[in-house]
Amino acid sequence: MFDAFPVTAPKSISVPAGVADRMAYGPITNFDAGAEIYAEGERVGSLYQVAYGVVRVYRLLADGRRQICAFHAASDIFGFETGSERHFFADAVCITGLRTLRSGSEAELSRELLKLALQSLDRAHDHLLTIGRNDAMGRVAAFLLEMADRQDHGGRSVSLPMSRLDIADYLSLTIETVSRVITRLKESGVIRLASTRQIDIVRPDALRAMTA
Amino acid sequence: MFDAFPVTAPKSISVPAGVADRMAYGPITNFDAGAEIYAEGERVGSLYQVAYGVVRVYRLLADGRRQICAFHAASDIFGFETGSERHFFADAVCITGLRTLRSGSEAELSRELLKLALQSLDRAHDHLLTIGRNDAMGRVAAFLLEMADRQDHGGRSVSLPMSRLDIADYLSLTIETVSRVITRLKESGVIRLASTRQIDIVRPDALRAMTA
DNA sequence: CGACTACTTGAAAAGAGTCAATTCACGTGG
DNA sequence: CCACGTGAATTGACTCTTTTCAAGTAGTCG
Repeated sequence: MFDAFPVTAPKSISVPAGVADRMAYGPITNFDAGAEIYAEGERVGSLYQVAYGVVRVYRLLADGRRQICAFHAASDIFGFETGSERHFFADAVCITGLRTLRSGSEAELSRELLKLALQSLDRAHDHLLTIGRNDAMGRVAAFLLEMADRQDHGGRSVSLPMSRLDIADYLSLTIETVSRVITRLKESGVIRLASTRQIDIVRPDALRAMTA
Repeated sequence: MFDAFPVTAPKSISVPAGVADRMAYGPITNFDAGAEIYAEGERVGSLYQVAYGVVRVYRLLADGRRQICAFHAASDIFGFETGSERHFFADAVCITGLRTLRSGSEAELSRELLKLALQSLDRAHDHLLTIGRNDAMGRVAAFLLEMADRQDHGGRSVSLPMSRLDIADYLSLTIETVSRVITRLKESGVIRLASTRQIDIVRPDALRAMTA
């Protein structure tokens, strides 16, 4: 399976210091691959923390196209919203477990939530740069590096729980382009494919050189 | 000049309820067009509120390319950072006045800062969608609508304090493409150019139909 | 009036998208 | 255990949009 992004709850969940401690959170809720976590228009309830698995957060356009804003893996906290209604969809990429974070006493948590919100903001800006200033090759390279970075096998081996379509929708590309880029990276010896969803990064530096 | 984005301090500055009230802020500092407000790598000091004028916040790439993340106009608050160092550049698009917000007592402000940070996050996600899911025409259309929305002359007349290059760097396009799209919009009667920087939106609905 | 910069326009090239056809991987049932 | 069916991924040929490179025009400020 996908051992890089844990699919079973680890003994201890690494948590941004101080946050989850002060939150009363319940047991882990399990989601099958593709299961909806929340949908646009729903009333905002709480925040979530990924225990295991991967979540995609996205918007859907009128014509059915999809823009994935973020992938969240174990220990990530997501679900921030400005208003009282959800502006995004979230669902499980693979089998996934979530903890619901209900803030016991909202006020004293804002400081830490602020920190988390700013982290999300940071990631959003990085993503903007990835899409705005990279060609197809650069975007896929950035994506692989991001994934490798978030699952530290010494940074060499990357497992992709998400489909090529998910990747394409995250990078604002088409499946075909993602596939062709991966083939080119493979043929140039920069990466190696153990299987379609399991990639070895042979020359990380080469990937880095392709990104803006 | 640019009467839509006020270039002189208005009598009363509209502020997200409760925030600026509780912040001790000093007098207005003035910046010439192009003047640097802060640079990447600088130590994070405080937040800023635009009194008049327009600010661009951007990143610079190794090869000199630029990605503008946001434009900020009167009453906008900007300058959020995750760490203690600036990750962006900010400078004045035109002659601009800023108030520095120094938080008197950090803790009790987090709640309101959180709200502001989440607004920034929202905008970043919108921007991501604009760039990720629109062609050149759609991006420019979205840009004009955004600008019109933020300076309400009944939504018909838009003044652009920023250059075509600024617009291009904001939308991840080239100057030439921005120019060509504007020409096409003009020729199809969707907009009218009072001058290069002053645009009348003749058919807002047509613009809306072009965006994702 | 002249010089500088901003903006516009044109032609050619490059990159990604689209449409269509295989190939591959995997789970199911014979 | 193997054949088959299904959905995912890859590959190919072609089109279209945007970039690139190169002039040219318009505004503006001294």
